Amino acid sequence: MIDLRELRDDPERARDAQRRRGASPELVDEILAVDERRRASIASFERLRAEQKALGRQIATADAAEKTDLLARTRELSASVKEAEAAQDQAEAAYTDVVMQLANLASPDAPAGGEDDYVVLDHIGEPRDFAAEGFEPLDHIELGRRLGAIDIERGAKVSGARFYFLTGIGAQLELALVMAAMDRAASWGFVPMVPPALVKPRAMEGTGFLGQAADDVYHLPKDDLYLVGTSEVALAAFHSDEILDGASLPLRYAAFSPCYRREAGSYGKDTRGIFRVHWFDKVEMFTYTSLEESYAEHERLLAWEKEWMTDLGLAYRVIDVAAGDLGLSAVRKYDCEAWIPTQGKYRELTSTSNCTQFQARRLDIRIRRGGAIEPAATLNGTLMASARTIVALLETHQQADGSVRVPEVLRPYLQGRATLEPVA
RNA sequence: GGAGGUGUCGCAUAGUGGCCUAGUGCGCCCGCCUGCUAAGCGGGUUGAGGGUGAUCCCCUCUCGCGGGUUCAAAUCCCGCCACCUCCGCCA
Repeated sequence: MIDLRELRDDPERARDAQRRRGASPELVDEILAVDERRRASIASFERLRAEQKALGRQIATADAAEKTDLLARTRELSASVKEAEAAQDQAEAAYTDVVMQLANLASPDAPAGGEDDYVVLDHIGEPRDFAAEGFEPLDHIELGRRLGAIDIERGAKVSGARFYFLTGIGAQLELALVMAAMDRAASWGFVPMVPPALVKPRAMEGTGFLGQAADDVYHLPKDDLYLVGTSEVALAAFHSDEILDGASLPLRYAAFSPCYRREAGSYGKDTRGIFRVHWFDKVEMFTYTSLEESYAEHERLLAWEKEWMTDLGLAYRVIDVAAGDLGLSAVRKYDCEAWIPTQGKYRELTSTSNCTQFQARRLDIRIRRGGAIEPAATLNGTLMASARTIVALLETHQQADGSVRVPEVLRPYLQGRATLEPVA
């Protein structure tokens, strides 16, 4: 949800943001019209209600003769109050319906256009030149098999396509990654969290995942619960309906949780291996702060992601995601894309979004600073998405003999191991 | 899954249809008194939203949440939620 007052003051800005996303600018005018009706109906209901209350007070203390008269008047009034209330409810519902469709206003700095219109901001590290080293790199599927780390066939047998087992050293590698990432985040001041992976509709709706993205979400109809695609959902809803003390900001949380994605509409893509899966585990960073601070915080989240990727020894680039590819909540999004040797491409490993006050308005999360109360700003950023990180690590650090070198930062979490060795 | 109970201002409690615009105590804030502290005395104290209003005022909402009955609901009725106790199941 965006700021209505701003929308009224400067509708052209919102229309422009819609255009940059390739979305409909007319939605803005529709919202303004519906809001006008909503405000009028609220005003008329409140006026009638005040009148009714005043009459009620008179009746309480009136003597019998006056009472009959007053009762007759208030009976009529009561009917109008009911009518006005119904009208108000309807106007509110119509307003909510239309305003929830509007995406957050894309930043003017975000590139206009769709998925392919990103701008590359940075390259860090050089993709390894396997030809120069004199061997052909294996893909993560083959490496995972040789190391006894990933079992895709049995994943499919047990759970279907896009599922996998991490086995042996693969399971240990994931746990090492999780622990290393959580420790790292804690050292930056994030509060470690293990949140629920099933959430109520409100949390899903509030974070903007029930819009166009709804097809990608698992729903349990019997309980009306959703499986989260990211712990961002639970972390954002954590402080829903709360007013946060401005002095406590920023509040930073780092959560470890499983993530579930239906991957509807991506049937042809990445069908091999564990790059695109229905379930993976993730360490996610999440910040509550003020709107003004959010822009600097976004850069900090990106810097932390880069530090982590660099320490894993990955070659990667940073892209500024185009407006049309931002999702409903974000005004700006940076992705870190790691070089995947056997794909010969940079692929998304982490993503950080500034959602400004969009999610906070929907979830009613406010901050109190001095006397003033205003919506909080929320931001999220991936620190470590397990399946993809494992893909990038195995492929990047493989050696000619089929072993895989372990980055220094992970060794303390893997009993000091410097390499992962093929099993028999 | 079954049975029962509880939910009122920061905390504790009163309140069984209108004088509830929610009382009282504790706590907290301000002031008086005061070597200091405590006590005592006086005053204040739910929160939120809105207003072509700006430090003052007005309106609405707020007794777990949502409906209903009624001219009128903290109070009566229905549904839901959370918590507690017990039974069943269970890592």
